[in-house]
Amino acid sequence: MKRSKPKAVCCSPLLAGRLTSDETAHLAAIFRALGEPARLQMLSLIAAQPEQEVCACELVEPLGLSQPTVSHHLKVMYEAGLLARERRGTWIYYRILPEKLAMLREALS
Amino acid sequence: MKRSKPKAVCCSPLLAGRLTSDETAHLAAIFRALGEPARLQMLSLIAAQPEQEVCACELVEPLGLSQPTVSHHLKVMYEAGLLARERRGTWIYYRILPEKLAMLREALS
DNA sequence: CTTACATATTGACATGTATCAATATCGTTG
DNA sequence: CAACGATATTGATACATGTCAATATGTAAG
Repeated sequence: MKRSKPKAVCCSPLLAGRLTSDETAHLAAIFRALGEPARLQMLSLIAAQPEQEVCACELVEPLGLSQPTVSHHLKVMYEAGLLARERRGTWIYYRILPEKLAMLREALS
Repeated sequence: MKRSKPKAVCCSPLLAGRLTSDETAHLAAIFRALGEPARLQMLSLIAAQPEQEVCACELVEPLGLSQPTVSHHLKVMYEAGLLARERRGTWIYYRILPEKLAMLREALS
């Protein structure tokens, strides 16, 4: 039972020629995760923290969204590879993965 | 009758602190335009042309989509400011606006 | 084990959108 | 003006998704 592929797709620069179907699917999924104002708010809010991370509970009030909705958005970004999560006791902390943003900048060149 | 605003929103780096509501709405609209495999295919296809542009008709066959669907995707990217359009006779040529991509790279920093 | 709190999941609903066939619009050419 | 080809718009349909209330799960503390 082999894994389908080591998931090395992604990131040829968009302007450097035609992308494969895998590349466009992968890139589009990430851009779609960024295509929501609430999620961009979350990212900028995380980046604004001195520790560069927030626990999920700290996002509910400033965003004015319900806890399930916040949880949903965090999941979307986590699955897109934009966020890392770490459990510390009862709380779960999220932080931005700067490598992923760098990868996107690369793809947009 | 004043215009609502000169549309100077956008582009503070995402990681530099909290974004305004206008900024996230504007940025999200652009990312949403990129969040579709077919549209990324179009961009890479345009970039692959020696002239850095295509007429709309040239996209239908390689993408395997209907003409109305291609027209729809082009409109989405045009309205997001990613593409420029120029009519030459019967044909309409689209090209990528590299400034917009540069702006996005900036926003992702 | 039970209570309390943080987070995730489920279900329901409304809205958005990708797609195509059919049709309309627009330029060019006769 | 009429005919033709390229592009855009409309209408219909299927599917995706943002949102919340209700509920489940998970962890720490008594």
